[in-house]
Amino acid sequence: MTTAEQTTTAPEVLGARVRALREAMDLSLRDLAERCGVSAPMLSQVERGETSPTLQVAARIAGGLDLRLSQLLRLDEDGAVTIVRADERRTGPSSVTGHAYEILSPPLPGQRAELSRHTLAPGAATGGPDDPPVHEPGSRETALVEAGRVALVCDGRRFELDAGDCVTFDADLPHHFENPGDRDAVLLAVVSAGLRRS
Amino acid sequence: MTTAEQTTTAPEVLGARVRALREAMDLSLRDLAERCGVSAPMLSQVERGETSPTLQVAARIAGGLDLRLSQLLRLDEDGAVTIVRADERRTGPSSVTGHAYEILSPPLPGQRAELSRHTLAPGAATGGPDDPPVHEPGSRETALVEAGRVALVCDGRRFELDAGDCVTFDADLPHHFENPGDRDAVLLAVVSAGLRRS
DNA sequence: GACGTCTGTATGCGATAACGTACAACCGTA
DNA sequence: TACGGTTGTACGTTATCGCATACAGACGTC
Repeated sequence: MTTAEQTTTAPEVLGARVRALREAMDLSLRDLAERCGVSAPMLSQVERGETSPTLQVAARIAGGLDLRLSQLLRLDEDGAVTIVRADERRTGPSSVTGHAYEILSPPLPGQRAELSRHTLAPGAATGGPDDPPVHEPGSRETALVEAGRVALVCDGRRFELDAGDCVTFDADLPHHFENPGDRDAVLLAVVSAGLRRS
Repeated sequence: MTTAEQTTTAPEVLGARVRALREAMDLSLRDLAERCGVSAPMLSQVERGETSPTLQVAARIAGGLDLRLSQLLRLDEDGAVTIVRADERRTGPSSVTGHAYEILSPPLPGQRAELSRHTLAPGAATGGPDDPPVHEPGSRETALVEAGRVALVCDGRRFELDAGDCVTFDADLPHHFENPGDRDAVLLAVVSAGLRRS
């Protein structure tokens, strides 16, 4: 009831982040104001944490920085995510389902990037019982199609990928890969966990 | 440059998402108001898209739904998935030195893992002017030898790697790769950023 | 030194976000 | 038909967001 002290986004941190990004792009307040349609004084106040912008203007500010608002916010939410890797991914094939994979990176605790190679038979898909379709909050996945064709289904949307294509997505959304082709597909996946607090 | 077409975040969609999440958790407006510290009428207005909440209250609403604000917003953004096609890669042309590489992952700030493929001619080494031998503090690097033989020199120590070997090390130590063999070596590298400090 | 131009910030006012209260509609019970 | 108990929403007030304008300081030019 006491409004669980929800580790909410610290809005005052966002200001520093905006300022850093703006200066990294070598933009003045007025330049950014021009780009995003928010007045320069408003930007100044936001950057100094003197006001909490509405989602509207926050989204416009993010847009002026060539970012999605969620991407902008995530930059400062990283530290709050803790890693719990109780059941680490097993190695070895699950040939019954047509999906085999091997974990390439060392199974060290605290590892931030896990590298694995998956082989999908025609018509097969990832996401078996041992391969959960959702990873821990804050994690990202980068996948490179090494051979064949692959379809990524992420949060209900479908993306077709050819050999050589690389895709990055939020791994804490429900997702899986399918092989719509008629030959084996090989997929290299990097799952980067949410950063833990130092 | 591929990446997303920058559509402005539609804040009015967020309301429907909030309502759906709230109802999925079987919470009334007052229940959620209690959880997140936002008044029920305010929640109603947000859900109906009649107002654009400030980041403060938006973050509190997300918290009441057991989400981070970036996660809540991401549900209605297309930015969750970014594809780099095979012909859209950023390449690092250092063919003169016998070291060529291409960055496979999208060039998004806030990206935690950067995936790159390096090709080393016999006798060549990484560490050119565009490829600094030291990454930011706290970063880790995972490298997979795809073809040929490679030697990793990290902090003065030397490690021999054959095709198929995978190594993980602290990328904030001075390091580079060499190709001691007589044929091209191919190296897949994942640099995972360290905790950011601003 | 005076000038034009750039930087970021303080000021005043209109618009609106956010609150507390009060209301209408729906449901199970008596 | 009443009656508490819900539900979500309309009202009126206060706090504040967000704008246009105006300002102080830094830099380079004449």
